[in-house]
Amino acid sequence: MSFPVWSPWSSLPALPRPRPLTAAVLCEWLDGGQSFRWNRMLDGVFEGGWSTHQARLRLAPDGSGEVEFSAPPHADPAATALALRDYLAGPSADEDALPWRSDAHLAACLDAWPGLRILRQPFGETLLGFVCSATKQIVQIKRMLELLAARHGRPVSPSAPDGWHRLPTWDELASVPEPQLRACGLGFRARHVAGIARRLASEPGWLDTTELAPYPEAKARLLELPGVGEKVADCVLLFGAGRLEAFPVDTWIVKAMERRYGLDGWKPAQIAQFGRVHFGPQAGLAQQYLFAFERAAAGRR
DNA sequence: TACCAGGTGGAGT
DNA sequence: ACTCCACATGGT
Repeated sequence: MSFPVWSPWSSLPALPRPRPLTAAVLCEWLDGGQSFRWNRMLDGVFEGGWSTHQARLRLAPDGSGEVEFSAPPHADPAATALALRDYLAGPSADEDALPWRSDAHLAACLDAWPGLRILRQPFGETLLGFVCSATKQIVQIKRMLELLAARHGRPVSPSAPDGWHRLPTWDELASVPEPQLRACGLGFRARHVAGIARRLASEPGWLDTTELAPYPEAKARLLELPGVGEKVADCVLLFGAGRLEAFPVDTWIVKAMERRYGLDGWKPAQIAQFGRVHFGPQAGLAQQYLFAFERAAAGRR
């Protein structure tokens, strides 16, 4: 079954979220630094994808706060809807269990971004994205991944080679010479990507085993990879494996801890320890609220 | 021009 | 264990 054009807009059923969802929170879901493959089109429509999936998303124009999707040509809308539900629903989380009652700033973050959530992205793609993320602005990370997909990733629809390309798999990356990675704007990250690709090619199953391992073991394994430190490992486990206990500490979180919690001069490792203790088993969810709040306060890059 | 960007790894104290 | 700083690239 195939369709010549994008499918009609249709509501996404059974998606946990607040009512009504706001455009700002939808934007933060898709383009808030978790995934780097969604772009805002005209009229508040987001277009993007993950793995072999591509979709458009928007807020229902009737103001109901529903999320609507459209599937691309040659895709089955029902299958797209099912995949979108898992992707957007993410790991099961409970905002009310965060310590907002005793943390006024966290309460303000929850109020400012009602319904913010952690996506459930493919593990390997998340690893690629965050290895590329080191000392880059989000818009630049998106451009690197766009080039990698266009040049080295397979088109989702073989009959439309100029259409959407998925990101290259790690197996595919293993056969891309490092200079070609640099040509996608990766800079010094090209060496890391090439090194990881070699490692994964030499150990089939290593990535799947890592994804399924308990958090401490999974993190220790990721830290073996070149270009993967504490922050990237936690991003991969939070956004690519649903591990809500992961608490990535980037420059924004350092700023948030200085400005909102008085932790001036604290180093990332200390902040990570504080975060795990203070925010508890869903520290990663709290982290995403702090991240969104701080970036918005700085005036949206 | 200098500084910063969802950092990491290696060298030198 | 902690502190510096090179690492590529592009934007402000």
